[in-house]
Amino acid sequence: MDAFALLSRGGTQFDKRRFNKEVNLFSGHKKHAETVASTSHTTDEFPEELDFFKYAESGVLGTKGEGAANGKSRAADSERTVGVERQSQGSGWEGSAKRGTKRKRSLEPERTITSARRVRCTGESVPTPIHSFVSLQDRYGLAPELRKNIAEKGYLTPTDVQTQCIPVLLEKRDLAAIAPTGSGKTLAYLLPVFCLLGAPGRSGASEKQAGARALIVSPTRELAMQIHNEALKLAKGRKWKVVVLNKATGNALRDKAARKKVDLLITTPLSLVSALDEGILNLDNIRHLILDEADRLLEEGFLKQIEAILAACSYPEIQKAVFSATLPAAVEAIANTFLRRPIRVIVGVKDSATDTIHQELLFCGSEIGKLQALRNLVVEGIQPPVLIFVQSIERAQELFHELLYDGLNVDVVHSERTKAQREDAVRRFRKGEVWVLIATELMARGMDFKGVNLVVNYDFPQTVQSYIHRIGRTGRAGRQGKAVTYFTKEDAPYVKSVANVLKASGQDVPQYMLDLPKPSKLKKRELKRHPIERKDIARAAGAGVGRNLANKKRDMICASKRRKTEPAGDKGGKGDSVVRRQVVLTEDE
DNA sequence: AAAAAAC
Repeated sequence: MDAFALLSRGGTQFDKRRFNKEVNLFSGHKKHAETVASTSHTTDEFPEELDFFKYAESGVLGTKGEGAANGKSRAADSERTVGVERQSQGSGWEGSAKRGTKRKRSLEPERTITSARRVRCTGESVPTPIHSFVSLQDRYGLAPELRKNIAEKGYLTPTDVQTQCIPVLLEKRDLAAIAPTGSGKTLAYLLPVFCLLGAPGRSGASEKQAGARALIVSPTRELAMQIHNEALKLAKGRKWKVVVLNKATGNALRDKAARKKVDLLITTPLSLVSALDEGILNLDNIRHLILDEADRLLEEGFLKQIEAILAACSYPEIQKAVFSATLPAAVEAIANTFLRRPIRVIVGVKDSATDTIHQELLFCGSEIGKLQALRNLVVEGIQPPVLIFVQSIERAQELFHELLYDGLNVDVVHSERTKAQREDAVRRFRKGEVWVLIATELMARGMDFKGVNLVVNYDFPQTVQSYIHRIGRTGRAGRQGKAVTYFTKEDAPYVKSVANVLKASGQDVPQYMLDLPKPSKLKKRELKRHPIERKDIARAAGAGVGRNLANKKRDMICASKRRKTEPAGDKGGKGDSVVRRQVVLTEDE
């Protein structure tokens, strides 16, 4: 991890002066906050409202009932704790307890442990890791421009995932890489891909050598664009043509000469499949295929398209690699159907959160409690930028309007907003013009907002994987970050698995959360997390609690700093001194 | 296990 600390991430370094003081919108009025949310403050005591016994099936959960009672009195029974950890292993999640008991992997041919045992590597003839970017020049003939561009980005030493993945890819091996959020996976595949691309495609080149030779697939447009940006920086000074496939570029590619010039193609699954269907391009010459956020891409909904893409990649010696911070066993099995003699690289503990993130689970009782909790957070002073995740598009919209009403500098991103709106929101969030960004799962993966101080899971994530990716928007590249996850009674059955993630990453977790029973499958189905009603957020606001506060806040908001109550949803910003001040210290994208 | 995302 020390290497991380030394790492400076290019022009996008987090500058503390950017938000040098807490945005204490309502300082001096904390008493209001205290009166409205008594339920939200205590996290380590068993909330009376959280009567999970009703979820428990009598026979099966008898012993856990006891454990829960202990949790109530906060008596941490060590035997019980061990039992809880053992149970968690069945879910494909490797808890810290498992580290001590990893032995029965005799099927795996080799195991090399590198980088102070953080990197575990399995597979046939694993290439030796690299320990500096300089060594790539001798070993693999890395082009001087690439080397220079890496240095210019401020990358001094390869990160853990890079030390192992770069040589593996450079030796044209297939790869399954699992490494924490913000650990440098993008460069781990971009650098070798560029290195292997060889000379930039020229129109004069032979049929075999021209056209897209590498393909990167990403689950969202935003991530594809981000990868594109990184690729451009890395390829600076060379004439490689890097293209994000979309309607406009797709049309341009109808021209055969234009098609021949493309070297690296970055795309979301659907746009590629539709381009294939239209016969705009073929993938016959793709020699390197990278699936970023692979577990997401191999989920139902994407899988069919990925299969079509794999089928269209007909180059016999094609190299394939999958990358993610999480790769459940079942999904890895799917990946292994198309990877050939893959090398598997795991950094850290599989499916665990980045350890630079301070995590907290906050019981909020109800929908109303969640809104109160969020308002308290604002009242107590938040350090932007803050990213808030909700479960659905509707809820994103609703929370957006609630916070607009509160006068917060807020924007929202989800798939039903236009491409332009999405891009604008992301860009302004990166610049610091938007302090609070509300988002659906769309923003959960891959997005690299380096300065994000706080992630709020306003709605409880649906899977442990989702949790890990969402909170992974903060605490990147060795920086500190904070994540708060709200939960209500309805979320109780799902809390335990997330609590285990906290525990595995060394966070303090109230014992009662670990003792919460997992509901039986039957009960789970019954509970089925009734889709949170659309109007809940609005109702919570209308219920009186919070609304008064909201009014007060609105009146008080930075009265001295803020001239307009112009919300971030509009073009906004002009003449706003607060905004101006932040723009000066923007990130470089 | 399930909503969101993907021209």
